[in-house]
Amino acid sequence: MYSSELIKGTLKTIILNLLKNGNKMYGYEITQKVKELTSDKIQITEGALYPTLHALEKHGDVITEKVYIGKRVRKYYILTDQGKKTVSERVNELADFMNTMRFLLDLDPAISHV
Amino acid sequence: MYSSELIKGTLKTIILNLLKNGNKMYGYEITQKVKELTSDKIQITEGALYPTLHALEKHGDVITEKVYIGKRVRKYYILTDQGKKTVSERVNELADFMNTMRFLLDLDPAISHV
DNA sequence: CCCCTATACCTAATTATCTTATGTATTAAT
DNA sequence: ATTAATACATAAGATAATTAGGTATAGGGG
Repeated sequence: MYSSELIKGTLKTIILNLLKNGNKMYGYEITQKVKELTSDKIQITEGALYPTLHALEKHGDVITEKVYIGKRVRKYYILTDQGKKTVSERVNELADFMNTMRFLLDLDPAISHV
Repeated sequence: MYSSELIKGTLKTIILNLLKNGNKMYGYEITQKVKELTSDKIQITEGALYPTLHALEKHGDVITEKVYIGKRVRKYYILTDQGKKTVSERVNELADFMNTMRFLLDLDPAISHV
């Protein structure tokens, strides 16, 4: 587990990126997928997740679709066209930022800083 | 310039890393050095810088040394032994986190995620 | 000489984003 | 029948920034 400050600011990017390619997911599924993909290193808490999803919806990056599994509800999140733009911008920015940090901290410059 | 959320949580690491190898620096100098090293992409604001420096001092990671240049004061920051431990921990954690993010976002996996 | 920019420190109010805690309810397993 | 997992949600508090303000020295140009 990483100290919480690091995750800050990357949560929206992580969520949006998972929804790429028309991949619709629901909240709980997102937390489990991230946990699995990162070998438990990143665990999205519900208190962070749901407000973020609601903000993304309000901002027009995603729309939702309710599905009932028996009596239990699932709210699927789907990227809008605007969301597709947002995700590529955010991912590019984060990648650029990480390269800058790698250079600044004098880490392995496998990805060159030009 | 990066959107501000990204920088969050990395400021202490950036500062501590610059002070590595007994390299003493003062606040204003740190802002200029980071600006220069990152081609203006990261600009540390004073409102973020000084409270952070004070927190590092309170926590015992740095000690200070006042120097007068004419009548103008400079406060140099120097890593303590404890600070040296902190910097290596934080840099390692950030490097690890960036690799995890690189994998999670399916970016160029030049640095392998094992 | 005055003004502007750069240097150099600092704090306070506000904002954003998280954690922690709590709440509700269904479903599956022991 | 109870517990764990699934699935949603909000509220109080913590943290770490931004924005905006304050003080003061030093140097250069008009």
